[in-house]
Amino acid sequence: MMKPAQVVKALAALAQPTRLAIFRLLVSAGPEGVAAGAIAKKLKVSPATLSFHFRALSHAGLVESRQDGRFVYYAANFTVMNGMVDYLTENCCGGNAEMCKPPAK
Amino acid sequence: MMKPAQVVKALAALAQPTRLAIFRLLVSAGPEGVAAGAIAKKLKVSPATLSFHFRALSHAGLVESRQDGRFVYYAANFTVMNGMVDYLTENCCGGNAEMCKPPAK
DNA sequence: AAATCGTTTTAATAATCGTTTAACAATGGA
DNA sequence: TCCATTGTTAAACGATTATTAAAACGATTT
Repeated sequence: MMKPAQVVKALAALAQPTRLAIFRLLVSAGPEGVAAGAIAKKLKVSPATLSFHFRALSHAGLVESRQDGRFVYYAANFTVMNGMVDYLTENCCGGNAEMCKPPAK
Repeated sequence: MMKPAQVVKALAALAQPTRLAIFRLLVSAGPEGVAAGAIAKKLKVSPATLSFHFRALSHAGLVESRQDGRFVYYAANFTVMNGMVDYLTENCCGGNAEMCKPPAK
């Protein structure tokens, strides 16, 4: 279970258009991650700005990086992402989650 | 589907300890909602401060209120909550969500 | 009318946040 | 070794923003 402060940090990190876009990109990319340059290109963000935002996301525990040759791959931390979501929806409707979840698709 | 700006707004609203606590309380309470006073008491927040935070949450679409006599009941907006979560996890791992979701409990 | 419940407005305080430019570091290939 | 590539770091600039409390107000119930 995540601590409140950690969740607040993660939420704050995501409450910014560029960082939210970065994170979504990483979420859809999966555990393999994406090279920083590819993200910069796709989102049209300067490398410096991107680094700045990566730092914020890393600090919040939402992403992890790994160096591979000249490239730095960033990947979403799914454990933290799920932890955050769980924290928000914990004990939803007093346990009767059916009430608040949309009908299973 | 929610718009990015709306999601950013919701995330920002939740990125504050008191508001996060309020929202969790409402989520666990379900659609019936909780009276403002009861929340103030439980979270030990002054009425004025609570109103301030409610306003932020309302503005972000995360909560709704209804007046019942002297009481104002606040309830979480589950549609927006789920929309936000879906936005974050959309196309998770390129569609193979098994990779990033914890084993079903 | 009095008591209760909550909102709004105002004011004071404190804290950043995001971007760009330029310099720097590390890697890998010619 | 030298150079191109890939990112990070640091500094500086500009623009706001968030949080809380106090006081006055509105509305409702008894």
